[in-house]
Amino acid sequence: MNTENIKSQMRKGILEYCTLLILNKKRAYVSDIIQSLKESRLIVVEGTLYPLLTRLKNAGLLDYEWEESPQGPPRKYYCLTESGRSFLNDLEEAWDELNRTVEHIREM
Amino acid sequence: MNTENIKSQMRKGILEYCTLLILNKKRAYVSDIIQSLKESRLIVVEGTLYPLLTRLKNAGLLDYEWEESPQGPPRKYYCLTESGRSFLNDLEEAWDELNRTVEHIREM
DNA sequence: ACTTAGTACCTTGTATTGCAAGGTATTTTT
DNA sequence: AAAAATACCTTGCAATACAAGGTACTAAGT
Repeated sequence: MNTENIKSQMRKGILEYCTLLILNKKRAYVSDIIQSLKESRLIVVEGTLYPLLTRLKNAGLLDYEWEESPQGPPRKYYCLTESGRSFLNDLEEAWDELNRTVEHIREM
Repeated sequence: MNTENIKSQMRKGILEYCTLLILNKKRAYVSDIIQSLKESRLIVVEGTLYPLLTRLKNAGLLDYEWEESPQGPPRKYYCLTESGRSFLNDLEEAWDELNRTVEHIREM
């Protein structure tokens, strides 16, 4: 049991939240998203993100459009649906609540 | 896909952290821990906590002592080892880092 | 025309782990 | 003795991050 393992565990819970946050700012395709997460020091690989995006799409929280790339194969640009924006609000709520929980336990 | 599901996902990552935080304050047995978590609005059931404590024990982060109960069967009181305290520091670090990550993405 | 490199998409198999449900054992109360 | 209360623990399931590997399209070099 090492620290990396636990950090990974912690990341799990917020990956969907962060992905939706990014897509709420502007539409993006997988490499964009990974890049944005990386800039915030949240390291994620493709194999994680593709199934995640598919899940969110199937849940009606995301939509996508194909678009030609200046170089290479076409890209799949994802964006939030109305339902996705509403869901994101719930997640904001949940995250803040979780923060209060940790604060509370720390100060107990 | 409902909000409860996601909240549960978010909780996953911090449950070990919160458990160690509680045991860092004072030794406790399962019911104590569940009670403390509950007061901070982190709902956890026995079936989650027993395996978790066993994992942490096997990793050398926790130790326990049996103690007679004033009522009912004896209790297993857990406490942090030296290694556990050091690990908890790492987790504090990881949690704060994660918070900065979310902050960063929110403000992007 | 063919090969290579780069970019993009996606899937499969594994490991972890929270939870529902159910089981066992001890003590106290009826 | 039986029932209730309190503790402990395990089994089976579902969700999901990640490693690894696969497919397909475009552009550039030969």
